[in-house]
Amino acid sequence: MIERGELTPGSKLNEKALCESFAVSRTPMREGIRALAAEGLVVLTPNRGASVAQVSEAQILESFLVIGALEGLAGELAAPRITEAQLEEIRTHHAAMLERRAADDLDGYYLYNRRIHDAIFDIADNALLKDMRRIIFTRIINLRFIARIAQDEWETAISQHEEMLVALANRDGPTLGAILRRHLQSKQLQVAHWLSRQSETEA
Amino acid sequence: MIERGELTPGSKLNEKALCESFAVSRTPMREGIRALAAEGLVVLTPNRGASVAQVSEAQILESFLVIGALEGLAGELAAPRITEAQLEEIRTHHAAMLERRAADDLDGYYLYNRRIHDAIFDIADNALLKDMRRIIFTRIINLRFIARIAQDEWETAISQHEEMLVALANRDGPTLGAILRRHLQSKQLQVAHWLSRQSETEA
DNA sequence: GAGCTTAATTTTGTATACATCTTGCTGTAA
DNA sequence: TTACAGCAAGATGTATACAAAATTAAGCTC
Repeated sequence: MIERGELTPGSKLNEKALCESFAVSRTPMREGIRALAAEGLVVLTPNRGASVAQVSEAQILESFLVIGALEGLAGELAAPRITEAQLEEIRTHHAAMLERRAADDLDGYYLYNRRIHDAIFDIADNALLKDMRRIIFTRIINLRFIARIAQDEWETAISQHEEMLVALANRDGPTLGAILRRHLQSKQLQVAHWLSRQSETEA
Repeated sequence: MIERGELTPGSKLNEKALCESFAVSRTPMREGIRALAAEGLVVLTPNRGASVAQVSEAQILESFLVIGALEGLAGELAAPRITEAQLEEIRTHHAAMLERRAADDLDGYYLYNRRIHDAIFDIADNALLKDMRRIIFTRIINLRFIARIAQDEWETAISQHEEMLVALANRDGPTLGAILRRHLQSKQLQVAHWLSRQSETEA
């Protein structure tokens, strides 16, 4: 519900209401809420229950830096390990992504973009690394709306993806790591621009 | 209790027994256990309760890589931001660490070592980054026993720390990041050696 | 005596009841 | 009309009771 935006950031979670809508009693509901709190999706205040976590602008920008470090490591680990078949799969995703881009299909573009990055993490074969990435993505899940990026930023993203393919084909871990860190850094800048435009519009 | 080793990895958590020792009822105890599960300290099996998470050798080595990436980022962020006072504080910790080393005070050595790294994360000023590090440290907390490192490995660690001080003084983020990644990589190797020695002894 | 089946006990999962705390409303007084 | 106090309603925190699943033990058969 939080991911779908049915519960907006900052809003309080009423246990009884949630229990009714899920048809469970308060005990398992509370356990679930505590689990979400541990993941950082909701915050608990003593004697005042749970509310959906607020993600500040600063936190969003912070998370891009951390994801960048994680993606960089994933790239370093993946490059020397990738098989021809896996490389071919990523190339297929990349082609599909470009196609979706040409068709102005933003959701499709992001789907394949996501698959490429997922594949790199899978190949890196480090469960903890994947887990850390998942936790961060869960926390800033409300950020899906950041999807709207400007025209010139597309070009940057795509050219970086092509550099990634070259580094992967060369099994060049350090270079791929560096590209991914740069890739995420430029994504961070895009989001920063987007956020500042947002706050201007609001003001 | 898990951190203190009172509950060994793999052992099951008996709710009733824990409730009695903590003098609370099962409801809050279960919520607490769920919170630990979300942090990865215990694992839950449906209808079979919770047991202390087993940390495999592979997981330990994985975590060093991830911590390396995080420390590297912390260094990159901290170097351009550090003040003279903070730099002086780290130098003091470094001196104290060397002193503890000379006195063969292992616990003291690790205390100041930890403080140096903590300081870098504090200066980096990225809450998520600190949080991710904390989560990983919690998961492999049982690893404190890895403290016993060999003589020649001390020298490597200390010389790397001195390189770190130079990079910090130069406000050179990329270099500090690289040193920290290398630092954690050599720590990983140390632990890998230690673990293989352990399994030899057991066999 | 060993292995399988079944019953009993323990243990986990869920629901409900009670206690405590917060909060919002109402009434009174200035 | 506004501010404060007291009360009531609701929500959270905790304890206990009940149901379902798993483990253990006993009994039976081979």
